[in-house]
Amino acid sequence: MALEHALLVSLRERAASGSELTRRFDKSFGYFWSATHQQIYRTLARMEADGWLTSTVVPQQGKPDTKVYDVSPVGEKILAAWLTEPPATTPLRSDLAVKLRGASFADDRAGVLDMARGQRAEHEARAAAYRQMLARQFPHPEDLPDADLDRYLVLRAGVRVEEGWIGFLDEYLSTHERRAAGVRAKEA
Amino acid sequence: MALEHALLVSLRERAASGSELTRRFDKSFGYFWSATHQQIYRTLARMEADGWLTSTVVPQQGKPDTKVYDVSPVGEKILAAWLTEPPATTPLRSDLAVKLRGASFADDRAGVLDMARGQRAEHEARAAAYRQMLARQFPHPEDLPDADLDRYLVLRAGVRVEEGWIGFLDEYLSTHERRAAGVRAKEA
DNA sequence: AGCACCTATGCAACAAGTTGCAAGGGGTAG
DNA sequence: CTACCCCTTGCAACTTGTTGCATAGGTGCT
Repeated sequence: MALEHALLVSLRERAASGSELTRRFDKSFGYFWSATHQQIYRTLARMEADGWLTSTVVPQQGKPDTKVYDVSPVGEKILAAWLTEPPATTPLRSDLAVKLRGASFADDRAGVLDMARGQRAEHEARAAAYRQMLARQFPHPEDLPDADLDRYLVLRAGVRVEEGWIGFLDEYLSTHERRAAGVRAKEA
Repeated sequence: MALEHALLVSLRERAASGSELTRRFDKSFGYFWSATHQQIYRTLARMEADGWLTSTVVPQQGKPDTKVYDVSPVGEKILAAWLTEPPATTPLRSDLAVKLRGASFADDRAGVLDMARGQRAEHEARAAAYRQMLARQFPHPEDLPDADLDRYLVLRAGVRVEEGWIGFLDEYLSTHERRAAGVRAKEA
């Protein structure tokens, strides 16, 4: 629903080509709005047709020509208005939450716990990646210009979300591990 | 991608009609996997065609007949296997995160902060709803059967996710409010 | 010169999710 | 008896997101 606006934000930060935007959405921007190159190209075309963006073909050294997009005055207005509108409630869909809720229907509870450990490791890795980005991109966060402060704070949100998952998985795993230990003790 | 499996989990918990499943996905189950009635009906039809589910038409008092679905042995196997498979990485898409990252492009920073306060209130309300559900459905969580323990723990994940958002929004708002106060002090 | 690979862009088909609408049964009020 | 509302199910079209594939330019190697 908001890919257009995510593209507007990214392009306002810095004009870019479809290819460059695809890379951005695979990395930093992609941590809170992901999109495939095909979706990005199709949406850019529609936004240009609607007058939200302008584009310029730029020859490159040793590479094909590239199409650099920028936000038009119309697009600036549309983005400014969108930024203060309350967002629609984003429906949540989590495979992991569904799996853990249904874990008692697995053949093997241990297999589910192993899967949960693997997921915990992935969330840990993601949190570590965010922290590394924070340290690298914002070594001195006390005195940032407004736009950088926003990027900094939103990146910290990423860390919080990962920490939330890690805390949950820790609780889930330790509760089940304690249960399993209690069952084994009772069987002694 | 996993609506089929979410339906399998919900139906293994208790057989239900499409209408009843729609209500479940609007409420408790919907907190981590949401779906519209149309998607649910279409997916149920496909799952029955594929042999994952069985259904029985049940007359009702004062209401039209209803179609009660249950999981077939084939469906049970498919679910059991899915539960231990590592989930695909769920792409994240957050309107709110995009808005806050792009806040410096708004006409009015105060408008964005107001929107953020509204979002904070919504997350607070959602966390409170989860807590109330926890208190009501699991007054004594120390000695739950396995399946109920899973439902209890996953519900607590919901609380953690909301608390993560609240913590982030608190930081975002207080940081910008301090900045605004600092600017006003400097103008004095 | 030709081939393989990389880069940048984009078409087409399909899947997932949503919206709008509709059909038919049951019950109630006028 | 009729009209309206509720309930349950489901069709169709559209939007969003994904996958697979393709085109064309540029470079390097054989």
